[in-house]
Amino acid sequence: MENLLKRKKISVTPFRERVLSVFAKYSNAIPLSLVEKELKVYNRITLYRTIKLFLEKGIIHEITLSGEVSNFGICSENCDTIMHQHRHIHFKCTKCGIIYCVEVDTFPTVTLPGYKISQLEIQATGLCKNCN
Amino acid sequence: MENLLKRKKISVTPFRERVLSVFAKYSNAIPLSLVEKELKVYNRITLYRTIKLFLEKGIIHEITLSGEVSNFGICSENCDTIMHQHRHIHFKCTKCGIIYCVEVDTFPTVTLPGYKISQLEIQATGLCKNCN
DNA sequence: TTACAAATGCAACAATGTTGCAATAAAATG
DNA sequence: CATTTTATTGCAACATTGTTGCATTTGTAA
Ligand SMILES: [Zn+2]
Ligand SMILES: [Zn+2]
Ligand SMILES: [Zn+2]
Ligand SMILES: [Zn+2]
Repeated sequence: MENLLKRKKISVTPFRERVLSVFAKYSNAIPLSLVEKELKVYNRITLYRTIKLFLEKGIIHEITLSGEVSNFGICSENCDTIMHQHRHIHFKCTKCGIIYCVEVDTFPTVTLPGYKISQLEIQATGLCKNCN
Repeated sequence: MENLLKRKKISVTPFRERVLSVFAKYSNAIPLSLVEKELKVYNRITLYRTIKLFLEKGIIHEITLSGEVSNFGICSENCDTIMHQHRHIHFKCTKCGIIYCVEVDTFPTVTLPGYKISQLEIQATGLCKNCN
């Protein structure tokens, strides 16, 4: 926790640790509203700035699904400021609503004639393990 | 244009036709800000309601890329209220910023053990035909 | 052409996100 | 570990984005 902040070379503050522990509590991606609910007492502006910083530093990543509010999930070890290295697919369960970051061994490859693809983002919807 | 609105069984109004013609002008997906810029004179609230309606009726679809505002593109023929049938990939060029809806013959398939995938959304970033 | 249903525009509001600045807390230094 | 330096926090004020009720206007169908 504190370790992670130090590793990313940013100041360790009580507030940041509290936000981090919320993300740690949920293994899945969660919306800002849930972070706020878990924090109970917090400053809205500081939270915005914290989320922004965490995104920049590669501590969390944003998941955007059409027609939904953004969700945020903890990044894997090797993400950094420049490039997020995720070999996972974002899966939203249509029944329970949970958004999973599902790690995959073989990430699909796509070729588009004329286009040079440098990064792929894949979102899936359907039924999760629990709801299937 | 007017035909499309009738086909979707919604009232044909000058405003809706103007919005439609903006989407028709650009073959790619565009953000709301560009629609507003093209319309020049418009009512903000009516535009929101129009976009919402077009989304519901399967006239346009929303493209959400992490850390960016939503973009909207015209749907292919067989989209409807219930399900959007897109066999295309959303490609954002990192140089010119254009977001393309690229139709593909063979859409990738993904299997996640335990999960039942009903729909896939694929976003790619890289260099487009013009910028490559 | 009339009657009905739907779309529009206004006002007012709600939610979300941003900025400058002073107070405060964390980190670095010796 | 006390002091200096640097970064974070919280407040106020503002900007942007999205929503709702309601009266007026417009489109549709008979
Ligand atoms: Zn589920
Ligand atoms: Zn993820
Ligand atoms: Zn390009
Ligand atoms: Zn598209």
